[in-house]
Amino acid sequence: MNGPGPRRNTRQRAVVLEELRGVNTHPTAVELYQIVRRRLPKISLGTVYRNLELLSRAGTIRKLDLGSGEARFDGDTRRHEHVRCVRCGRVGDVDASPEEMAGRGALERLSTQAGGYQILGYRLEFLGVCPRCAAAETTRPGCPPMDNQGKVE
Amino acid sequence: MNGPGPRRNTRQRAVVLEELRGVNTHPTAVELYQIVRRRLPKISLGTVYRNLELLSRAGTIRKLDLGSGEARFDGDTRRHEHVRCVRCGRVGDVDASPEEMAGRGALERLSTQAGGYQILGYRLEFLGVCPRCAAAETTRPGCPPMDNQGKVE
DNA sequence: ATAAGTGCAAACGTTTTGCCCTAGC
DNA sequence: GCTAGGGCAAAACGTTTGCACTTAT
Repeated sequence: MNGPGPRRNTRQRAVVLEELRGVNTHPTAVELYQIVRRRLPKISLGTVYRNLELLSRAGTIRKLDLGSGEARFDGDTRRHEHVRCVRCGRVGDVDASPEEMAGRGALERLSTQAGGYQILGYRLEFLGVCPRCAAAETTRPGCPPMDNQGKVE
Repeated sequence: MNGPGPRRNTRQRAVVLEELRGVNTHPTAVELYQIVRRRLPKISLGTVYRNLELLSRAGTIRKLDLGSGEARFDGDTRRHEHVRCVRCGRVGDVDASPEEMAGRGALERLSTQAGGYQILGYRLEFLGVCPRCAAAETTRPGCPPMDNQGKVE
């Protein structure tokens, strides 16, 4: 998450961000590249990747790289969860906090607010620092701590 | 997930499964390949991939492919969650049910039982079928429903 | 005897990288 | 003018696949 961020404002980065914010489809890098190319025909895919990386490290956008091959990107950094279609890979938004999803019957309740998605299950993974890396870390301090209410990346 | 499963018993598949069950490190396909090769020097990486796919489709093992590049595999199919080290990618086990992780302070409580991992956050994604695919689905029925207590893959 | 499964290598899709050039500061 | 960032193409990465051969059934 929050890294150093870009040092110059380029047209390419501005357009990448604008277009990502302009869609609600959580596009992949390639999909966004095709959209952006309509305005900047000479932009390269590499530049799209570089800027998506830069923007998500700066916390301006969110990278959704939960399995299933390619990463998808979200211009909305407010806290919300996602549903991924197991057939086509399309990603939608869900307004469920982990608090809400606790307990039996939560999955059923969720379906009503998942934009028509039929919910089958979920994937959960915690993120942390293993003991070995933590030990190595104490040697050279100054790594950025958590600042986004429990959600990483 | 539970798919058809393999039709013949091969030495390669038996060794892949034995070795996966013999470690507690949630290896990647390549890591497991290197382990298995000690017993079957002629086995190919492709075969390891094919068998891991086959075994996880049969429900015999678990595939942990939540983002971060390569998939990792778990020979223990009992329900438990995982912690991924954000520095080195190593994966550990957590005994938390989603019920336990609900509510504030859960992350802090978790750290004590995550095998020494310092917990920073989590990643959550729901899986489902989008309206469009559901519509296409009604045409040709017979897709396997959920059967593993809310967890998919 | 049949065909599921193997070994090998080539191909795949996504992402990263090196290089030289462009343009923001 | 300095150098972060872009364009392009090549490489890297994890994974899948085509094909001829092997082997469990």
